[in-house]
Formats: sequence, C-alpha cells, structure tokens
Amino acid sequence: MAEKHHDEGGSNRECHPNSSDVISGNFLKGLRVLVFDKDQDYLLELEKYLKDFLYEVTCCNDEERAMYLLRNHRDRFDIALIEVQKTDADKLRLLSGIRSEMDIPIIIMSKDDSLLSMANWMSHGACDYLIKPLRTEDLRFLFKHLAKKIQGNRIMEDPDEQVKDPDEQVKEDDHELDRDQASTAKKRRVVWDDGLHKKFIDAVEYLGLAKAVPKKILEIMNVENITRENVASHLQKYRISIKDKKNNQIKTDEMNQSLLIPQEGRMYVREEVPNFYEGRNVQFPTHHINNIPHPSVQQHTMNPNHLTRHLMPPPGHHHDGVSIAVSGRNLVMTHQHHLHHQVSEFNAEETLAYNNFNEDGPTNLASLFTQNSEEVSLFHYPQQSGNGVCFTIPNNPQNPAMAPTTIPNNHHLSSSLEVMNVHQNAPPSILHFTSFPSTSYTHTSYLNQQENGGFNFNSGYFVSNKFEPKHEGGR
DNA sequence: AAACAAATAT
DNA sequence: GATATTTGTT
Repeated sequence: MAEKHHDEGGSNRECHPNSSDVISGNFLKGLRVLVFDKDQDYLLELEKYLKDFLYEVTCCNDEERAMYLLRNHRDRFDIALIEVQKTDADKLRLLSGIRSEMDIPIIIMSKDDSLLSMANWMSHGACDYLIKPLRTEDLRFLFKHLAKKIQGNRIMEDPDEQVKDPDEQVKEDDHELDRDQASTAKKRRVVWDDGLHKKFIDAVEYLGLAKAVPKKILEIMNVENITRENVASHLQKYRISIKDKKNNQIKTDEMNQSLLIPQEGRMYVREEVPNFYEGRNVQFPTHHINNIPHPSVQQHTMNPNHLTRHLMPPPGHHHDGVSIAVSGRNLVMTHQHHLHHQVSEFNAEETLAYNNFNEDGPTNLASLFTQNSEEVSLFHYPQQSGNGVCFTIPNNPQNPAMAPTTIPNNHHLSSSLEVMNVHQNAPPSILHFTSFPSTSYTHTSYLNQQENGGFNFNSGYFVSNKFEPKHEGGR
C-alpha cells in the first residue's frame, strides 16, 4: 500500500514538467512551510531537510499552537505539513474547517498506511497524504501543490520576495505581516456568527441605514481581521434580506386584506356586483343555510322549479335535517339523522348550487350578500365538475352558473367560469372560500333553530347570520 | 477611491 | 448556502 502510494507520487512528479521548469531555478526558495509533528526529533529532522530545499520552515510540536498559527497567521504560510496519529473525528473536522476558511494546502503525514486512512483524510480536504517515514523526494516536491499559485501569484509578481531572511521567521504571534497580495492564502472566510452580526447590526443602526456604508461600519464595528470587502459583502446580503422581508410582509398584508367583506344590510344586485368587488376577492358574511336536501336527491334536480318537489331524501337515506354554515372561511354541513348529529366539512370538490327563492320565484344572488334571513336552497350542480358553489341566475333558472369557491383575481378563467359568464355578468371569484377549517366556527344547530320557530323541509330554506365562533364542533 | 448592485465563483 | 470576488456603473 505504502509503496503504491509512493510510486504514484513518483509518476506525479513526472507530470509537472512545466511547474518544474518554472520553478527549478529558485522556485522553492522561501516556500513557507508550517510543520507539525509531535515527535520533536523527527521534527528537527524534517526541518533540516526542508531547509536544505531552501524552504522557510516553521516547526511546531504543539498541536494547538500549530492550529492557532494556521488560523491566525495563514498569510505566513504557503503550505502545512501536519502529522496525525490516527484519523480521529475531531481532527478531521478541524481539517475541514481549516480548509473552508483558508486556502493553504494541507498535507497529512501519518504512519498509518491504510487506504482507508488516506482516503479519509484526503476526502476531508488534505492535499496529499504522506506515509511516514517520509522520503526526501516527498519533501522536495511539496511545491507541486502550489504550482499554479506560485506561477500566478508569487513568482510572476515578485520573485525576489520569496527570499526571506530566516531570522524573520514567525516567532511572535502578534507580529503583523503585510503580505496579503503575495500570499497564496486566501482571505480568511469570515464567519458571521451571532456576535459578529450583532456588531454589524449595531453599527448599522448607529449610523442609520441610509448612512451605513461599509467603511464606516467597519470603523464602528472595530473588529480585527475583517476587511471593508467583508463588510460590503455582508451589507449587500443584509440589504437584500431586508428587501425580501419587506416584500413578504407586503405580500402577506395583501393576502390578509384581500378579502372584501360586503356591507351589512346591503344588497348587491347585478351590475352592482362587479363594481362592488372591483376584481378583489370577496368574503361572504356568515350565513346559515338550513334544511338542505341531501345531495343525492338534489342531483336529480336541474330545474330549480322542480327542486321543491324533489327535496325529500331517498328512502332509507334521509336526513331529518341538514344545515350548512357558510362563511368566508368555513363551510360546514351538519346532518341530523334521527337523533344523531353528524358534522361534515364540505369537500372543496363538491359542487353546490344556490337557488334563491321567494314568493315571486327565484330572485337573485344578491341575497347571498345580505345579513337578513333569506330563503335559499342548495342543490347539487350535476353538470359541471370542479370546485364551485353554484347559484341560479335570476330569470334564467334553467342555467345555473357557477362560481368557483376559490378564485384569485388573476386566476385564469376555467371552463366553469365561462359558463357563468355566458349566462350572466356575475363575475368570477365573487364567492371566495379560501379554506374550510372544521373547528374554527360552528353554527347554531338545526335543533336550536327549530326551537326558534322552525321551518319546514319543503317550504324553503333559511339563511341567517347566527354564526358563533366556538369549538364544540357541532356535536 | 468608494460605493453599489448584479453576476459569478468558491 | 453563505460568503467572496469580480465586474461594470455611478
């Protein structure tokens, strides 16, 4: 295994003739290497070899210090040689972290020659994996990991700068360097954790959003190691996030305000209706519609004139009473079968038709807007499928029109709507049931209403606004 | 030079 | 996905 690896390393070298050419003269001079090994003796040996290649070497046998140097002085190193004992998860994470924050190639040295170990480290961002004991060749060609950058950043810009006085080695942590440009290390990736972000926010608020520009924010934040660019980038993101928030707020506001509630005690008739709603969605006032014949019966009845004759439930499948509560957000049907109460939500798919009667016969859908008691009948609308509440069109009872339960203003007209438009000018989306939560409202039960004077299954249908929020579920 | 937005890269 | 970097504009 070890041998295989080394062989590959050998062939690799052959693969970089260009780098070698460029670099062969003085390329290695001053390559700044950070070396960590627990074994002090081995460390010294490494150092000796590396210095033979004219590398700048910083040795360290304290792991924490090595990490510290890497993190906080990355501009001082071009590459790091890190010895590891075994692949423990903490170190792997550390490696990943370092890799994400900086651009220093990290080469792992280990006695573990298993493929598993190698793969593990490599997959966590190691640039190479050298098996101990190292060969001098391994060290000589460390630069291969940097060939590109060396060409791009260092050699071409300022080759002489590479030659450094060894005495200028990093010895004190606080020694400032100004080699950002020449360094192969990328700028530290700023992690805007809560603390840093707070400082940012404080600065922005102090300055006022309008006057908060990167430079000033940076001054006020008074944080080391971050650049104006960092702040600019963060500010850009921050502004976008503010804009997004605003948009969302506006959107939800619009959603919340979009339901237009008809004026109480008013009738909206015919042409008034489009004027009234002006393309907005409408939330109905609360109604109770009681004594609804069972849908299975209603299906027989297309002609509302026949409706009253067919109201009786089919044999063995009748209800003693059915009532429906309608609000903008709720449509609940209560069946009363003998003495058992059942509550069921209307399926949004279910198509119902409103047919409005009084002594003069069918009136108009305006009664749906009134808070007053009205006679209303419901029946199944058998022809059209899809979501909708149907109502008959005044003076044209043969042709019930259909209003989908939930149609936003901008909704593309469906075929069912076209039916409505053909027959009458009643606008779409005038009936707007956004949802039917089963517990948000319930309504006065059939029995209660019966006590209140009652009504007769065959004599018409009662709409009231006795709609009380409560949570018993009508049981 | 600084700020910025947008696009693009890491 | 977050941050950095680049680009083009003011």
